[in-house]
Amino acid sequence: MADINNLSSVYEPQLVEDKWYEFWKSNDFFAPSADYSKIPFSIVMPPPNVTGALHLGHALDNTLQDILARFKRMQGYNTLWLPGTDHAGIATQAVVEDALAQEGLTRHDLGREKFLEKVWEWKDLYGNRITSQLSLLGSSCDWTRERFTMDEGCSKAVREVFVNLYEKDLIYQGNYIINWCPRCNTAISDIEVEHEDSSGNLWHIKYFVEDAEDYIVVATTRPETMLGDTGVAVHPEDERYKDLIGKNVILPLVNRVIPIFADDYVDKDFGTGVVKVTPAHDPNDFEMGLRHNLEQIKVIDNHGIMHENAGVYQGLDRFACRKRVIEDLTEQGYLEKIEEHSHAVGHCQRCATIVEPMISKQWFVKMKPLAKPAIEKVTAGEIKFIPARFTKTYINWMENIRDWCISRQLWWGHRIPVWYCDDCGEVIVSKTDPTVCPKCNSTNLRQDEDVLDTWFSSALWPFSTLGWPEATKDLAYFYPTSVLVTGRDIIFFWVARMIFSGIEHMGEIPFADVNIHGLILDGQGRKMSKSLGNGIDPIKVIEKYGADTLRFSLITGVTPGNDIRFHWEKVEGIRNFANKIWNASRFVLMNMEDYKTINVENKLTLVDYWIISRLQETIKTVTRNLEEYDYGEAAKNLYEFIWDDFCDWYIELAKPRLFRPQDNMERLLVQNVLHDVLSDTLRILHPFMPFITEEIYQYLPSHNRTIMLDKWPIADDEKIWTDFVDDMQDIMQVVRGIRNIRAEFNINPGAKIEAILIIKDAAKREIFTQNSSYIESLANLASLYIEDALDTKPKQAVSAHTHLVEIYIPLEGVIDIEKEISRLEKDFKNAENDLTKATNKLKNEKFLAKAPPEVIAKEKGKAEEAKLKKEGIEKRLQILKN
RNA sequence: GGGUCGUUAACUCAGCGGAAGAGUGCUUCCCCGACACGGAAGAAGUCAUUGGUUCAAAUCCAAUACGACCCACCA
Repeated sequence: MADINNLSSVYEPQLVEDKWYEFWKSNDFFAPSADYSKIPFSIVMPPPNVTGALHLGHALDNTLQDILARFKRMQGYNTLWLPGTDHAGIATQAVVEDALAQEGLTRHDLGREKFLEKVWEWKDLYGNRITSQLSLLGSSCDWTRERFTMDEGCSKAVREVFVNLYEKDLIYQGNYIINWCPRCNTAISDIEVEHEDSSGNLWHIKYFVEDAEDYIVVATTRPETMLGDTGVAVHPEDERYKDLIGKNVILPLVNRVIPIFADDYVDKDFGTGVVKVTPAHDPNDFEMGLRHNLEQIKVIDNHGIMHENAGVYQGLDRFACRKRVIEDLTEQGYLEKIEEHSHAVGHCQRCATIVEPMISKQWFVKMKPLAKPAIEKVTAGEIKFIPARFTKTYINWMENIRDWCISRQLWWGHRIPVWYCDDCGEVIVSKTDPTVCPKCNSTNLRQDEDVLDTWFSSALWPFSTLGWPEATKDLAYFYPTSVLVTGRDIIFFWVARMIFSGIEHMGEIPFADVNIHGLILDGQGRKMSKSLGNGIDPIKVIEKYGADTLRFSLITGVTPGNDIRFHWEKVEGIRNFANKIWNASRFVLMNMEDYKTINVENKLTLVDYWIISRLQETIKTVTRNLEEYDYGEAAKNLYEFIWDDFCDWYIELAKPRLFRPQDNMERLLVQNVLHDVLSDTLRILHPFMPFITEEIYQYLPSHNRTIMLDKWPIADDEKIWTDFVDDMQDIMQVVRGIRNIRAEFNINPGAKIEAILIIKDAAKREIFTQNSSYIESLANLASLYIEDALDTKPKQAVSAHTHLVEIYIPLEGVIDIEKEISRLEKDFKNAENDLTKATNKLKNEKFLAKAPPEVIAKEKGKAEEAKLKKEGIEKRLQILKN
């Protein structure tokens, strides 16, 4: 360690952060010890995308987890924070495909096996970037237990779960309507579709009734799907169309004869009240089709191109086809009118391509039976969402859940563990790869081509990472995990699925608390996105300002669950705070050369009692806030205690006592208080700012191996001396009063002046007398006189008044009496206002009857204080006016 | 259509039943033996609107307005 006196007066995080991370990691401080007699505390990290880069969302998410992990570790819990990464099926495959496209290749040119080799190469190359970035943040996760959703253990867990669910009839395969992304070329689940309102048209098309002159008009937003219409629906009670039910219409352009039928689904008041029904390309039409036995005609293929069933339109892109269909309808006189209409259009979450609903053979998880216990555990309070309002979000979604489409037509992911026998058609679902058909002994087996939704494996994360399906020690000890920390954007994708998976496969909830945080937005409140180019790279922030500053900036002044706007100004403010901590610590350490530990009891003075009390209160609040996951409030309390109380008041008061002590004991005493307060402060600050606190900690005369394994301070109520705190506040008020006069009368800050305090209350006068040296130094006084009364009150003086004290500053030369009078009159008015407010309350009988006694007592105190202050000013005004 | 969040000083946000707060910015003064990434003092707010509950409302309730987000199968 460098000599404390040579340290820079500006804190330079770049010089210390890497050093300490390496120190912690190489000493295995992050890895929980084998001491299983201790109480466990465990968190699994939401696994970031393996090929991704750290963004501010990750920075926030992991800062919160690290705060909890470090806090609990210091409290003595056997703490495991388990890190890992996600294979992120579509996202990763897309990145590698993009890279291939640079060489003019597609994945099909390489073939499945070669392509997967490429993805693994990619993973090995870039897979560590995110984890090394997490290290830069200071994340105290146990890298020795790091996992990956496609590692051997997790893959085993996936198969186990798939087979279990299949055997319980909770996984099935079938032809249903699903969301299809024509660009990604795969099915996606309902929640991977993002609906966005877009202005479109509602086209009104005439469908002529068979064998009649009559026609009915259907309204549609997607005219190209009419090519697949196999019916027309009206509401059963719609008088307009009642007579037509059971008749047929002739589908324009196609000339197919299709039935008119009645269905409750139809809304009489929307459009024309007539719905064209395309069972193969619309989820509602699909349902109606089933109810009325309609034919399903697929007219759009997997690439979004019109299918051969589309007749002359075959080969056209679906949107080009829309144009052509409109043109043809217009030409042939079928188009009645075009209305403007805004409606929600589904886009692929990954690539923003407009999703096409279509019938497809896919694998599904039956959700209702799984959702039921998952709802119950939450409503029963076994799993708690913090903030609580997210409970509702979760329950609403779970109650309206639909089956989960889990198969994806991708190559990167967990291959579905299903084999088909080409000889007898047997379907084999197996945990291990089969070699022969159990039914016909054929070896002509073919594995299902598809992979599983990436969230299928993430859903198992809290137990697959601890060794399941093996009965490992870690699993027995750390499961259920203590808390899950994650963003509100993945409650459905991830949290909900972990909950039902944990209950179903472990028979136990995966975590007791779910701590949801908001999203990081840019300065204007917009989501950060690549297309807007408004993203902030957290690594850049760390390089410039340090990880501690980034961490603290992300959490301070933030309400739980609310979104957070990122502002550089705030980062700079926190950088200044870090610098403040650095310099205050430097001050303490620079005055430690002759320090030795003494027993400070019975030697403390008012200011010592005060700062120790404030420290206890801060420890208490910060501890409670952390237990309640209120990071913002905890950070705010730390900031205020350190900057306002410790730096601005205590250190200032410590200076004369250190430099010009009455005796050697005084210096020793102050050194001890400074040391102890700093030491505790560093420890309660450590979870928030791990690096700077470790750096300073190591300079403390008394320190252990590392701050991160030192003890979390426990607040001592007996060290909260409220009387001393009150007295100190009285003194601070007087100091502020004198300073205010100095500033208002432009007294040179360097000039030492004289002040007179009139204090009637004998006990208070005694306290002020005992502590007069503090007032002298803080207000920079040459002399201070404390009296019970003043016989001849000087006219050539300015005054200020608190409820206890009249302050007089005699001024040489002439003071502007008029100005002084108006200054005092303003104060007088304020005191009078306070007094009337309080007395009015006290005159109110209902208030006296119903308000709690302590509130009434407080109000009486306020009235008394205001009265004394008012009287003081009044008397002074009389003198000035005569 | 349903739901959630927000509306407090010029800006960014805390506070969420008992005397309006912070940071930034602004004004004035100050390099005083930790820090000018600093210190001292100061100006600055009908706490969106309207009703209600209460002795007491920025804080609870209800409506409204304006933002933002989420869910949803009105073609």
